[in-house]
Amino acid sequence: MDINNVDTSLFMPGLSVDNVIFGFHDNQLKVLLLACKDHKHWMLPGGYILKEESVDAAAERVLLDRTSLKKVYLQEFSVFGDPRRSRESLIKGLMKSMDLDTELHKWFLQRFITVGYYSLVEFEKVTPVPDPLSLSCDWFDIDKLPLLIFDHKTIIHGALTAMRQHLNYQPIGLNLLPAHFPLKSLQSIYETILGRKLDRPNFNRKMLSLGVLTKKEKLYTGAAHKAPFLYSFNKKVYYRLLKEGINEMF
Amino acid sequence: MDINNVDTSLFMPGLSVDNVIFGFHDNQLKVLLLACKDHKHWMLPGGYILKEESVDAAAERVLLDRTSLKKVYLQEFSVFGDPRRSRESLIKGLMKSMDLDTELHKWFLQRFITVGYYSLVEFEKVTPVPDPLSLSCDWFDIDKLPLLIFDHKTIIHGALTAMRQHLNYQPIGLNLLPAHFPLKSLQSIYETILGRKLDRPNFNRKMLSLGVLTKKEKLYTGAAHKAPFLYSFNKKVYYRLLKEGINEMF
DNA sequence: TATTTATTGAGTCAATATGACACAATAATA
DNA sequence: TATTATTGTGTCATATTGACTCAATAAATA
Repeated sequence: MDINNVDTSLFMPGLSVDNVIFGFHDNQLKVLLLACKDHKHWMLPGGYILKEESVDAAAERVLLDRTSLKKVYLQEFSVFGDPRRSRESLIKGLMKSMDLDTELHKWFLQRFITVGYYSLVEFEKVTPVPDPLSLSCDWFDIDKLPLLIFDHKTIIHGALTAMRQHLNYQPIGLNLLPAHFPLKSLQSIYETILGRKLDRPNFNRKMLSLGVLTKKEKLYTGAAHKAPFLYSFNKKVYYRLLKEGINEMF
Repeated sequence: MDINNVDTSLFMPGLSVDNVIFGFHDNQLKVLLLACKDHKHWMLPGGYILKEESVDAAAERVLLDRTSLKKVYLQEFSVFGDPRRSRESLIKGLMKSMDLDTELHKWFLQRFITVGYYSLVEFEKVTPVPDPLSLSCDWFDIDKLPLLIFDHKTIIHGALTAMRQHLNYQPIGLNLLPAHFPLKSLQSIYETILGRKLDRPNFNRKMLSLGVLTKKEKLYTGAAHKAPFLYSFNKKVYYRLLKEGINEMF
């Protein structure tokens, strides 16, 4: 699909959504990024808001277009509204590489205020799809990010900070992990988001005490050590905890 | 100031900020609202974003204009992006009462996506100032809200929910309480936000254990019972807790 | 002036949770 | 068969929580 066929008059001007899509693979938290056509920068999957579309729906559409996934955890976390955020000098080379007609050129030179979302998806279920603005779509380790356009590094950092806070009163892992998983995988997710190591026995005790995990008969196999039990989330309890919160101060 | 003198071309189209300004008085959490010119509805203090102004700065400006206060706690908490949120039927009577010229009429008929902020201010320090769209500006008890326009009731509810979550990892009370206050006032704030009663001795123990309160020599006086000690916040500790979080899960 | 009332400051105590460990069990590999 | 890495389970001292008690006291009232 050619960018120049996009009719920008369908969108709300000056507004966009950007989606920090997290996946988990090889015991690592990963982010889905798009390669810009200048072969230098990467960017977050994002898009514009149709004139009769809700902002949340636009974010869902972006997620669907890049991952073909629906009904995963999608959470708005912050607005990025600095007037200079999308008008850094680097945009010039970028714009040249996109080969835009006059109208689209003007569209991209606007000031954009963007609404940041993060979503948690099951890595294995995703076949990344690039958008018309990009060359490719790939996963990156959260601590090995490439060069990013605009304030997209800040947005990713903001998503992590938001998750770190949400961890204190919400369960995490559903949608990010496969249906059955060893507890160590869940611990790795917590450790990545919190940015520090946790004590395994204490982590397990705490998680199991929430009553959100169901122990499975099957055993994971393949490595040179004792095989761990697999667990799955009890969705009913999971959604109750999401709604009611855990670890309340009072 | 006449509304019709406002030059709407100075603003980002389709975007606004709304600010849920909380105050605390008579042991009650209160919200600052503006009376619409139709003499029927009330609304949140809000405004538009200047073309070269950050969204945060617009929210600060709204707060400054209505309360003459700067540097208080101001937190973005959610975006309200439903395409029909500002175009309910009730707007017609409202628009008539505003006596707008053609250009402004069009401006108000736009779809608006609004960024919700909440702020915590010291009730006694505020002299509410109405804006050009409103007749007056007044405080309302959080549980005795008047009829509100659009989705403003949802926005207030969202601010409360956000605060309820923030309570679990952030201190609260600075900017909302006077410099010296009895512990019971702080407890009332927590109880209002959480929507339930707390045990006094346990609340005091928990609060004092955070090390954020300094006991003062002075005693509060006036009521027919033992006089309580007054406390003040240790700002250094307060800001550290705001940044680092309290009550972490791990 | 003595008594009553409301509310505070301080504390108890059992139950529960947390942080920091120890150690045997076991799946593949050497 | 021994080695290695990692798991399941458990211990234990300490800290925190929830549900209480009760004497102290400022003003109102009798």
